[in-house]
Amino acid sequence: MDMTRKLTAAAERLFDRHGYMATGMDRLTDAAGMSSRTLYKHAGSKAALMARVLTERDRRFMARLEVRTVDALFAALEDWVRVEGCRGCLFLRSRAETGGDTPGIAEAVAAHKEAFHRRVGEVVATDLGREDPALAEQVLVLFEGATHAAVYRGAQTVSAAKAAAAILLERARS
Amino acid sequence: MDMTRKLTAAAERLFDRHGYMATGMDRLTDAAGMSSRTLYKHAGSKAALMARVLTERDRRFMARLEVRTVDALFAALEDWVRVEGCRGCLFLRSRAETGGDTPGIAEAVAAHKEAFHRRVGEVVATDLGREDPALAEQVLVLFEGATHAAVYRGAQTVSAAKAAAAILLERARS
DNA sequence: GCAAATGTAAAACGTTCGTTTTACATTTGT
DNA sequence: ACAAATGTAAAACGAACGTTTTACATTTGC
Repeated sequence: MDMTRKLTAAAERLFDRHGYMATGMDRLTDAAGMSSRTLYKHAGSKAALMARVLTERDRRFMARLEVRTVDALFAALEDWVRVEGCRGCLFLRSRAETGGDTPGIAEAVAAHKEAFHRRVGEVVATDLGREDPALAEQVLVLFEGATHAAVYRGAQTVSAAKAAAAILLERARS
Repeated sequence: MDMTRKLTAAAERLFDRHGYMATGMDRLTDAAGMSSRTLYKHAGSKAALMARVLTERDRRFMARLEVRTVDALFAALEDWVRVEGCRGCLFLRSRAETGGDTPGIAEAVAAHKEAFHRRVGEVVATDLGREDPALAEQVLVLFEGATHAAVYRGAQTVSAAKAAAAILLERARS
């Protein structure tokens, strides 16, 4: 059973595929297979549900980025888009849809992006043997770019980003 | 006066800042300074208004990308974010918000992204002196990445992308 | 100078929204 | 075994949605 997990999973799927605003509560109750009363007991509100979806997604996404090389970073993204598809970044999309002024959501997005930025910096430092914030920023841009370009160009953008990152890294090494 | 232009401009501003779904028609009539009857005479429907906003934005955006070097491409993006701010790509956001199944909108997005892809290929070819689809894809990824990373990292992502693109181009030349 | 066109203001349309409530069935811990 | 907890089904809530309509004022072209 575990209604909470079932609800969160169903909500993530619907929010990701159709958008936060466009997804009504009745569609959520249907997909989660529960009454609206149970949904509200577990979720509190639609915004709180979205915030919990984002927190859960952050956990799942960041777990995949526990790597030691920039190459593995993009390999992890290749896996991710193979499993989850190419619909852009749910965090940025949530923030944009809510104008950035829905407390729980804006904070979940900020926390995720900060953690993501820190992780990229760590991976670049580990791979290169020293800190290089400028290179890390470039790798972050490539990662974000691959994620969003993949929406209309397909998963090939991830390999393009991976190859570009390899060149930048090689140059930073010599 | 020119109600149509005033409406389109007001709509672009509101859709961009608060999202398509979250922007109600009364907020649009207020911002455009016209009655709902006049709005519907000029726009037809909310979705048609969004489609027209996107078509108009495509015109304005692509006009800025009439350049001959990759460096100028990113300089144009720097100008754009300075004028328009960093809220991600309105085209991708519109598509995501509507699940990709609102006819006029999905087509405007597809047309824009196809034109954008073609333009990047042309600029790379002009700058390099020959076609290089793989490099063009990387430049496109950097452009898209700078646009979206700027939402939380600020406009500095555009200079990071510009520097990265210069390295990739230099390498492709030798 | 008078129709046609174009505008406003505001009410009303039916629908759908997120959320709460009522009434009742089933499980569960002690 | 019995009370508390947890679930369902479904109606109801007021508010807001996108859109249309009614009634009237102003401009505009011939």
